[in-house]
Amino acid sequence: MANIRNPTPPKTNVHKRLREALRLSLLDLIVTGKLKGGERINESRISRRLKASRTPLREALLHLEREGLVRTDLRRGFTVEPLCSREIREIYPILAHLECLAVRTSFRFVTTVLPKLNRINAEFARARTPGRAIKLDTLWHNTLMSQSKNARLTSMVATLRLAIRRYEHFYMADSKLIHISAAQHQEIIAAFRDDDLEAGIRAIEENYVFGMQALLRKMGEE
Amino acid sequence: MANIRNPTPPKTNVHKRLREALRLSLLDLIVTGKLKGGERINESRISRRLKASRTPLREALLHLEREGLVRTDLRRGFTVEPLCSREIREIYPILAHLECLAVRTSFRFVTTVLPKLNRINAEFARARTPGRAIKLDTLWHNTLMSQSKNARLTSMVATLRLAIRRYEHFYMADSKLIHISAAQHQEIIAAFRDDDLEAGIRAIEENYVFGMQALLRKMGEE
DNA sequence: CCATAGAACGCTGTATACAAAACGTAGTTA
DNA sequence: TAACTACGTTTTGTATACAGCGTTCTATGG
Repeated sequence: MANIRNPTPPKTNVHKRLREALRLSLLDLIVTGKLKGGERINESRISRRLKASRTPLREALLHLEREGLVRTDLRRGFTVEPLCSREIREIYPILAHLECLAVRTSFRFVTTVLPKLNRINAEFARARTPGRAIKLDTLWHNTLMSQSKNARLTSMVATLRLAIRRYEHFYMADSKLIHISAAQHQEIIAAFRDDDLEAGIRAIEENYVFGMQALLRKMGEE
Repeated sequence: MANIRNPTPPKTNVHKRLREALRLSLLDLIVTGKLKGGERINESRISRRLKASRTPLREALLHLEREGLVRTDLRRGFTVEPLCSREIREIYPILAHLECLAVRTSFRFVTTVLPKLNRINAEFARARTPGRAIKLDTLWHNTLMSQSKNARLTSMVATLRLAIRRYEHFYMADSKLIHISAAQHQEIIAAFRDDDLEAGIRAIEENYVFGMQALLRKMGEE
C-alpha cells in the first residue's frame, strides 16, 4: 500500500458516502429546529445549500423518511414531520419494551458496565445544555444495552431514539428533570448492582413512563 | 408508442411511485429466491430487466437495505443479505415482544376480531402452498394486532415480518408445522375468548418460540 | 504451469437533463 | 369581492451522463 516514491497517500478518500453525510446534516437541521415541523423541503435549494446534487440528497431524505423524521407525498415532495404528542405516546412504550428486552437478554453481562454507567450518569447530572444532556442520556442508555448481542435490536432502538431527539430538547431544557432522570438512572444501577433483574426492569420502565409523561405535560403547556 | 395524431389517450399513468413498484418487484425476487442470498445486484441489469432507470431502482434498494434484505458496501454496491440463522434468533424475540405489546395495549378490543381470526386460521390450516400459508399467517397476526392504534408499532412489526419471509418458506413447506401453528393460534384465540390476557400473551410467545426453534432446526439440517 | 503486471472494461456514486404535475398569478366573470 | 380560468413558473420523479474505483482478462516472465 505504501508507495516508496510517494510516501504520502496520493489522495485520501475524502468522504465515505455523500448521502450519509447529507443525512447527518439534514438530521442536524431538523433536530435543532432549523428545519421546522411541517416545513416543506425544497430539494434544489437544500442541495445547493449543502453543496451536493439532488440524487444523494434524495437518498438521504428517503432514509430519514424511514426513520420517521420526514414524509413524502406524491408529487409534493418532502416535508418535515410536525412535532406531535401522539408520536411520543407511540414511541416511548416501544422504546421502553425494546430496551428491557435487550437488558433481559444480556442480564449476566450488565454488571460489567456498571462503573461506566456511573461515570456517564455523573456527567449527565452536571450537563448544562439540553444538547449535551441528550447526548449523555443517549450514551447512558446505549451503554446499558451495549452487552446485548442483538444488533437488529440495538439498531432499532437507535432509530427510535433519533425520532424522539427533537422532543427530548423540551425535557432536557428543564434541569430539574435532568436531575430526576439521573436519580432514576441511579436506581437502575443499584438494582443491577444487587443483581435484581426484575427491579432493574421496573426501574427502566419507570424511567420511560416518567419521561413520557413529563414530555407530554411540557408539550401540552406551551 | 406515442401517437402524435392521437392526443386523447395519454399513456395512463399506471403506477404511483416507480420506486415503490420496483421495491415490490425486488422483494418478490428476493423472497422467492430468484435473487439468492449473497448474490450481487447489478443495478444496470436489474433496471433493464424491470424496465426502469437506475435512479428509482437505487431508491428502492436503499429502502430494502433499511428493511434488512439487502446491504451496500462502498463502491461495491448492493448484495442480497445471505440467509443466516443469527437473523432468526435476532428478529423472532423482537417480533414476539412487539406483538405482545400491541396486544396488551389493545386488549379490550381484541375480542372484536376473534371471529375473523377463526376464519383466517381455518383457511390457514388448509393452505396447500408455502406462499399461501405465509400470506394467511401474516394476515392472522396482522388481524390480531389490528386493534392497536400505535401505527409506529404495527409498521415496525410489518417490517420485521418482511425480513423473515424468506425463512418462513422453510417453515411453511412442512404441512405438519402449519397444523401445529394453527393449533397454537387456536389456543391464543381461546385465551382471549376467556378474557385471559396473560394466557393469551403466553400463547403468543410460545407460538413464536416454537416457530423460531423449528426454523432453526430446519436450517441446521439442510 | 503458476504468478503477476497492466490494460481494458464494467460498475458504482454522483451530477445533470428533461417531462409532467403542481403551484402561483393575473385577468375575467358574475 | 369571490370564484374561476388560462398561462407561466417551480418542483418533483425519472432518465441519462460521467468520473473514478474495482474487476477481469491477457500476456509476459519466472
